[in-house]
Amino acid sequence: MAKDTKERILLAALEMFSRKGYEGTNIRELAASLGLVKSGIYKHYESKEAIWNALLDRMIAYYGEHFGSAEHLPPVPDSLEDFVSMTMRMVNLTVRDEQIVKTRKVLTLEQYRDERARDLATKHFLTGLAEMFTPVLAGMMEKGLIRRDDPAMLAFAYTTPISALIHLCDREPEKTEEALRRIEAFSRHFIRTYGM
Amino acid sequence: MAKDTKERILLAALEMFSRKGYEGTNIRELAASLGLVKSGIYKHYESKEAIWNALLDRMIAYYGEHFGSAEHLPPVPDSLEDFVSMTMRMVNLTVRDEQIVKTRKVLTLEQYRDERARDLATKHFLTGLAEMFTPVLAGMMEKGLIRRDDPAMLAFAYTTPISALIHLCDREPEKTEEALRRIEAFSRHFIRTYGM
DNA sequence: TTGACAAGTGACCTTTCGTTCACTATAATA
DNA sequence: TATTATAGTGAACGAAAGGTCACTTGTCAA
Repeated sequence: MAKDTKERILLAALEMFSRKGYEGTNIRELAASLGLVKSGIYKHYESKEAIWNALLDRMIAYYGEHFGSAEHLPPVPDSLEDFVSMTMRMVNLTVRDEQIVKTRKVLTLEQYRDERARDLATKHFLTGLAEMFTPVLAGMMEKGLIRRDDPAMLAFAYTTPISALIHLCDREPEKTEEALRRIEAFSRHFIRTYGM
Repeated sequence: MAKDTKERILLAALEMFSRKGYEGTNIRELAASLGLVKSGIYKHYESKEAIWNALLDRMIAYYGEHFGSAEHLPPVPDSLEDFVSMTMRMVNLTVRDEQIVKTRKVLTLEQYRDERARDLATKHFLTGLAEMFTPVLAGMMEKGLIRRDDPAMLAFAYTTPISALIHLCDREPEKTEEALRRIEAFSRHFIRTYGM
């Protein structure tokens, strides 16, 4: 009936994989969550692995569109206070957006099993954020907002603590508010340390 | 024959769970890796879940003995250079010790499924290292090695980037050397920033 | 020497898994 | 209207999963 069943399967797979992992997910339950019977799935994907690959394709493409491209770089803030609020806006988005949360969880669970997941995990958890902030911090040095230093090192030192607290939100969602407060406190500590 | 089979099962389970996850591990293969047939396992553990619980008990106890207790706090270093080398010793140990690597991987894979794994994961990945370094940094402030600041915040800012690179080693072991270099570079950057 | 017990085997059980297939209902197309 | 492609059903499949059990073997204490 619905033309978008193929799409809905991908959504449901993201949901289920993120909670139970690939191995822990079974097709019966996945189909049932869509009001289908399991054989119906195979009209849209030839196997469980095909669903996984399609989902990964999707996640990789999404990452490239939204985080990998130069046009999505955040602007260089005009003040240290702007820098904090820009950080908090980004963090809020990444912690509240269910799709993004589930994507991180899936990558966490499958990073040792699937090579592409492994590579994307490194981008999501380590290099991505840092590469995003490197030019921002370089720009802030230009503007005289923070002291001159290695921008890549500063971006690494800035983003990895934030990333650790984002992981905490994924793991223990009830601590989200606390984690966000800690991120803001850390961000302020950072600009106290490096700001001029 | 061997009296320590129960122990060896736990070791093999850690190995297999860390590669394939709990759901992805099957008892036949686990037994085979020990030169047993699967029914032999059930002479020592009543179920797969019992193995999991015993392993988790072990990991929790090990963590409490080696990281949780006050007596295992690292000493306050006498110089900034000592601080760097102490850090590198600890990191090297935690990255090369196969048991510890596998423990982190298991916790990564099972943190969303098992509540106790979740709690231990937060300790391993976030609070543990920071709590270990808080008194060290406080002591360094006392000694006048680094500037006075919130020691807990500094410990957080110091340990989470290191933790992120340790995760990179777990995920992509071929990048271990690079990660260790980056940890040392970060450590030196840290003491340049806060040292006096 | 014998008896008891712990350790290990191999056959078997039930359940669940991913997958296939013949079939039906529906809706668009020729 | 007749045809055809699409989406979905339900029964069935073989493989693999976790687990049980009667049985054998080896060890050691009485």
